[in-house]
Amino acid sequence: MLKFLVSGFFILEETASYFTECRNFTTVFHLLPFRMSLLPVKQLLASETTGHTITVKGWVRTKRESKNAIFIAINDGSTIHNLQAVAEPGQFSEETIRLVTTGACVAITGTLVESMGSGQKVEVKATDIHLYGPADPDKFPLQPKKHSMEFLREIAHLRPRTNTFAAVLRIRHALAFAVHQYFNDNGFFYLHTPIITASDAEGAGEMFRVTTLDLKNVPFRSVKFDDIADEYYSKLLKIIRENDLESEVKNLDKKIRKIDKELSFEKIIKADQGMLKELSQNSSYKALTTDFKNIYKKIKTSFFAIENNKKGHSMSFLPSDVVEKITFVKGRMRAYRDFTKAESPYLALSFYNFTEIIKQLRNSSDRKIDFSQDFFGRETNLTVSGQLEGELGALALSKIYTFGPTFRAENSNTTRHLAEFWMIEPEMAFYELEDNMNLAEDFVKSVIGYALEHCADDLAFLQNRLIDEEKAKPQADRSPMPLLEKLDFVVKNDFQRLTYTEAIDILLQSKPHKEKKFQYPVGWGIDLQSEHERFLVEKHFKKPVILTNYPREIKSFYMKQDEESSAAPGPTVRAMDVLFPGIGEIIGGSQREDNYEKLLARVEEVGIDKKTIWWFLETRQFGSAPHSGFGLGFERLVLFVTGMSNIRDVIPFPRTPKSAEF
RNA sequence: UCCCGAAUAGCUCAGUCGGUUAGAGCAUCUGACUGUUAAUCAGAGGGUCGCUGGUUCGAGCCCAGCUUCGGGAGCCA
Repeated sequence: MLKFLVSGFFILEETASYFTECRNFTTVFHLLPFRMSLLPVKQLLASETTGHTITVKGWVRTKRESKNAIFIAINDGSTIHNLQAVAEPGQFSEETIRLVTTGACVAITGTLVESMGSGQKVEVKATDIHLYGPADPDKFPLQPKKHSMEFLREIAHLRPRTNTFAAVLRIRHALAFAVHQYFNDNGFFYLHTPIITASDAEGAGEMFRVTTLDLKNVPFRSVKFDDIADEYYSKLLKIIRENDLESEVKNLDKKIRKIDKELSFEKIIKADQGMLKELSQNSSYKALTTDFKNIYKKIKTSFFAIENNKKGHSMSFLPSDVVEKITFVKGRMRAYRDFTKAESPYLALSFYNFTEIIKQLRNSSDRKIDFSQDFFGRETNLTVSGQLEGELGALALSKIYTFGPTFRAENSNTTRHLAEFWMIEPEMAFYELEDNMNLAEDFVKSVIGYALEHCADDLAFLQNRLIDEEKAKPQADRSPMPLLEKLDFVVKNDFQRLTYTEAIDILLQSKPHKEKKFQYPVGWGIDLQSEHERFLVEKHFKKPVILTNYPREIKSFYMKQDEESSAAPGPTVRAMDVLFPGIGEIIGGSQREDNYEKLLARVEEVGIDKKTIWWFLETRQFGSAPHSGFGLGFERLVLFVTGMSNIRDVIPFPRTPKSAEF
């Protein structure tokens, strides 16, 4: 480790001897390859010799004045501990001492001496105080006391100066470093996948649009009406067919054509209120309207029937092409209604004269933005995942990982979600699901172990903070283990591995299920709700759990399809989710589908336009290989290691809906 | 986005049944004391009770809407 760090540097003679002197320090980040007289607090506190002159620079945490001495606690963020500077009353001007207040930035020069008081080994006997920047005590919001996390979030520009946040940020750094070290040591290459991407094929979530178009003057594309009409019309026809409404619609169509001869479409569209009234009294139109309403109702009912049948609150269990159709038609219905301000008879016409409707909509709500004039000449977004590109890397370099920012424009308001977060995504050729699990487990244990080894002081501080905080809570809500013990437990014990099917069996036989304590139903084919995951992890196994082989229908298109077997009641894929106590899903991954035909079939099944991911599909046509990978939410890892309870407090400047102040 | 809850001094929070001048601890300032550890003790200053409207003789308290925040759910990492 030491060797590794230093090997890349040219070491001067004096630095080298200095290096030897500092060998016994627990971390080496303060060892600089150049001469620097300024030493960080961390290093000063660890000094084994005293009596020499030093300068300490940092921010004042507290100042305590007494008759014979003035004590100034200084922190520079290099460690959780403060260095105490001591001055004699009268030694410095009253003005200087007055301005040394909590939050002020100072440079204090003096002799490093053994402390006369208890509580610290060494302290600085000040001979000079230089004030870099005062902090008006009437206005400086941080006080030497506990602040609520909510308050500190409002002053995110100052909160790194608190013990808690500085500790979290140092641990965050250590974990980030450990991530790179782990992969580097294990032969992985760090691949930079794009942050701006045109691909939304994965459908991982809502995306942030990237554009240089002038929002006040967005260019619109001259629409090829026939193309769009054909597209919409064919989709609509599909729905009608699938719901056995063909004959009824044909009938309606005939009627509309007949009436259309009497009244032109243009006339209807341009109709004013009086005209509308007249029309609605027209007997043929009344009949038409009734017919239309019936069909409309049937279509609507069949959509809602499908929707209401679902067990969760999303349509995710449905094949995505069906979801798309439902959304599409519902959207159309709404648009026409808004457009015409009435459900009939214009709505009826929408079934018949689709092209005309499109024409009208072009000038209202349905214009297409001309992205060919945008910076990249196409629609682009911020990445929601580097996985697809990561696979391309793995199918050349064998083992790669990405570690970078990821963006989701989801309206998520929870303690586990951010709009901007950092994700680690390794991708390995020739790894099957089992290897993938082994890597995930070893990786997580390794980086947690690194933090335990290198952040002992910070972790101990956070542990005490947690214990303090939990004193106010009832016994049942307290953590079963202190922080350090919990981390140690995770590092030393195997994760529990089981299949989705086995998990469902356990849940079906569980006490809460039998006593109907679960809010959501349990059953094969239904996605697990967080209450179910929490039961498995926190109550049943009491350790991290890896769930595998989920039903195909609730997972992504790119996952490797399992051979049919009697082990599960339906088709499954080689997915794996790692669940952690307190934070839920920390890792989601899978073996990837490497069979071209199977992947293509799945792409078409879920309704992805294969033209948009032709490059992804080609990797399965040329030298396809079994491969696997996973995604790990870095902030969730930091959350777990620090024991913090809100993800907004483990990233310096959190990005969440309605919040991007700093 | 949905459900629940909250908003009172710089910070954390009390505020009874709707009733006279809205309180405490910490922080700040002043003084005392002290090799102090988030020091201690005494005193002082500090308030548009989130915003808008309503009910009432009278609203911090009741009602409606809005805003922001917190917890839970969904989406996921």
